[in-house]
Amino acid sequence: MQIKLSTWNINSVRLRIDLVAKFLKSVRPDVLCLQETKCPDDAFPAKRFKRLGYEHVALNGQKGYHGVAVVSRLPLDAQAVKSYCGKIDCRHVGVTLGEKAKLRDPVTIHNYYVPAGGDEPDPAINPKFEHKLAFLDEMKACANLLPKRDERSIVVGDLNVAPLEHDVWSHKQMLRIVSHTPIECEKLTAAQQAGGWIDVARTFVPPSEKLYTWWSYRAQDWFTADRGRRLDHIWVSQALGDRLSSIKVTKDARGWERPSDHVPVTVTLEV
DNA sequence: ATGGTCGGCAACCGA
Repeated sequence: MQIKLSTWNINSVRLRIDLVAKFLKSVRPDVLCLQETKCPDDAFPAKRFKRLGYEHVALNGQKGYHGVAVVSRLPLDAQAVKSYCGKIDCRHVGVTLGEKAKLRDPVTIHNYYVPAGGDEPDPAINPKFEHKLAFLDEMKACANLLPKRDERSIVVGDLNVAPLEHDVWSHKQMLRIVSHTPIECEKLTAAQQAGGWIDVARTFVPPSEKLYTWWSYRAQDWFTADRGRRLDHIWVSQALGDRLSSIKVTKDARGWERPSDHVPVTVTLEV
């Protein structure tokens, strides 16, 4: 059985629900993981998703800031949320596809929204950057991100770090810019390596090639300047490493009317 | 080198 899984930082799910619908109608993922929903759970547009065929939802939202959600065409066997750094911020929700989705062996999906970290890349003077580093350290030690042998799991989300040289438009000019500083890249890579995670996009697009999922709102012409970053990631555990079919970055979505600054990333895999 | 734009929600905070 093949499943398609997408991740997208939507930057307000209520404002951009029509763009989400447009994406779902064209790509038809089985599961969509959203970040920055900026929406309390009781205000989540679940009815609209249901009409689009996504009847099953797992929510961890809050008013105004952050917030993550999973919407699925397949029924969910389980869902759970975890908080990080002792904060109430809604930055994780996990779901399991199993018997109800007619999977012989279950697959767990963790959807993350890592703190952006503010502007100043010094934890001593910028509490937001300190929070980001602590969050990455906590991810590395978290059982969610330490799959056991043969365990089938997937991590997706806006991880707010572009870890490789060609994950940014200019490695040299980005070294002191939050999202590409060495300490963040090391911490994200450490979390990835601790769990033996496979960076799906980089198995299809070689590390020597530029690949972005985010373009700033502040650029006068995002497309021509093309000063992007790869902030949105899909990792799979070793047990799923030989089951990957394709990856797709829906770059078009950055040019849609009133876009998010992030675009969807989709993996297709055999489960 | 600097400032540039969004969204939530009603003055700024977070990105």
